[in-house]
Amino acid sequence: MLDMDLIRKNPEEVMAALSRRGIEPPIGRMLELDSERRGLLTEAEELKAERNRVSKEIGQMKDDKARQEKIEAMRELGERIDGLDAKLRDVEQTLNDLAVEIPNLPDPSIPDGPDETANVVVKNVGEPKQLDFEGLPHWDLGPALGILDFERGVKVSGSRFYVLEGAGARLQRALISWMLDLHTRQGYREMYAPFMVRGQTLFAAGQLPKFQDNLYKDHEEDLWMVPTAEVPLTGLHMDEILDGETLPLRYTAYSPCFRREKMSAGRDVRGIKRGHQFDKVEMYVFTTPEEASDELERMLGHAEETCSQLGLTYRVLELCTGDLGFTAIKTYDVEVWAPGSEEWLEVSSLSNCGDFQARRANARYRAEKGARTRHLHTLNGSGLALPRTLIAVLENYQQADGSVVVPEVLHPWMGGVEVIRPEADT
RNA sequence: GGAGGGAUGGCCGAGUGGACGAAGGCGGCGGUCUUGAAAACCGCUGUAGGGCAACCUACCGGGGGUUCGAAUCCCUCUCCCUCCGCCA
Repeated sequence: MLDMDLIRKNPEEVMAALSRRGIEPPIGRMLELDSERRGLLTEAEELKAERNRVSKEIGQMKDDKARQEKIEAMRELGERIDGLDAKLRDVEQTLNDLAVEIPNLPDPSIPDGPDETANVVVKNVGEPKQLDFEGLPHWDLGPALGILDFERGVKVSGSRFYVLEGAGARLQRALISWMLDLHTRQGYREMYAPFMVRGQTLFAAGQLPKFQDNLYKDHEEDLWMVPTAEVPLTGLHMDEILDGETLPLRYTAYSPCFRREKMSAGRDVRGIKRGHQFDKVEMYVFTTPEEASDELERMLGHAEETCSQLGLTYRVLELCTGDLGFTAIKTYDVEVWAPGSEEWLEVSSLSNCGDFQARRANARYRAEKGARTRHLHTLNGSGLALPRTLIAVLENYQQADGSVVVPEVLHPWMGGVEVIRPEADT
């Protein structure tokens, strides 16, 4: 949610910033509504002040006749107030409906562009691996190793579902544990948060109302499956005023993620790159406006470290205005190279959301005693998405004999399995 | 799922129609006293919106209603607690 005060004071600036996203928000209409709102508010409040004043008098009046007259007058006044309040609610609702649909303002520093083709590669680490044998894509490699079963996934749950088994399931679990431990060492607090949340929490994270179509929901209760751990983590400090001393708050959490993927029907249907359910380890930070920008760079470093410790070739992209997410002011994507399917896989997306989510969450802080409250700034980043990391590990570490070597950092969780072979049934 | 009891400021807790934005206590901040600290005493100590100054308005779990006037009465929802049932 944008700051209405900012829109009021710098409408042209806001329009210009949003036009970089290729959208033309109804700022003019919002200014009208805002002005109308304030007019109604002032009027209603003046009448309420009078009613409060006279009502006090009524309570102390002895003369019954004069008293009845006042009561009658106040009854009429009350009706006028009711009318104004109703109009006010209506205007506020209309204004709010427009406001919640407007995305965050892109950071001035990020590149302009219509879509993902205009994203800028800002860093390359390592060379895309050339296998000196005929490498397999993971959708062939996994089933051949007996660790990935598409048919049974589909039988059980339908398209875009799969089953990991044996060393495959264990490898994913190893990755999760290792990542959580790594982020803990990097200064994040490990959290285990609900995988189902209320609508209010999704609103705070910027998922509702706009992205309702991508979410799974219980059919009779206000409970939704999370599309990312970012959602419950954003909700942690809803309606709180944090002490500035405690900042930054850095959290890491594992969660499954549930997405309908209606928008990408028919895309990436092969393999485990895009499913309705996938696992992810998330990093999340609540901090001050002053620190947010640096914090994004730090978080990027932490995601990069995850890739490099796994020995993966990766590159960092800075998203252009046209590819920027709804809540973000600036986003980096981290992509790893998968030599079997021969493509770059987005394993992490790291965003600075400014105060956009914090406004929706009513999450504030006070820098010091007596200071005014300010909205927190929030950042989120994957560290990393599991299926794609799994793809990269399998495809990068595959050997000519069809086996897969387990990256050394994962050994502590693999129960002695250092090479995954077709016959190895762990 | 059944029965009952609750939700008040950072915390505890009083308050059943007007004098209540809310007693009292704790905590916190400032001051007096003290070499310093403690104790004692005095004062201050919620959030938001509008004017941006005095001031006004709203908020006692959320929403709606009754009333000239609601923390207080009514309806409804949510959450918490106790007992019973069921259950990984």
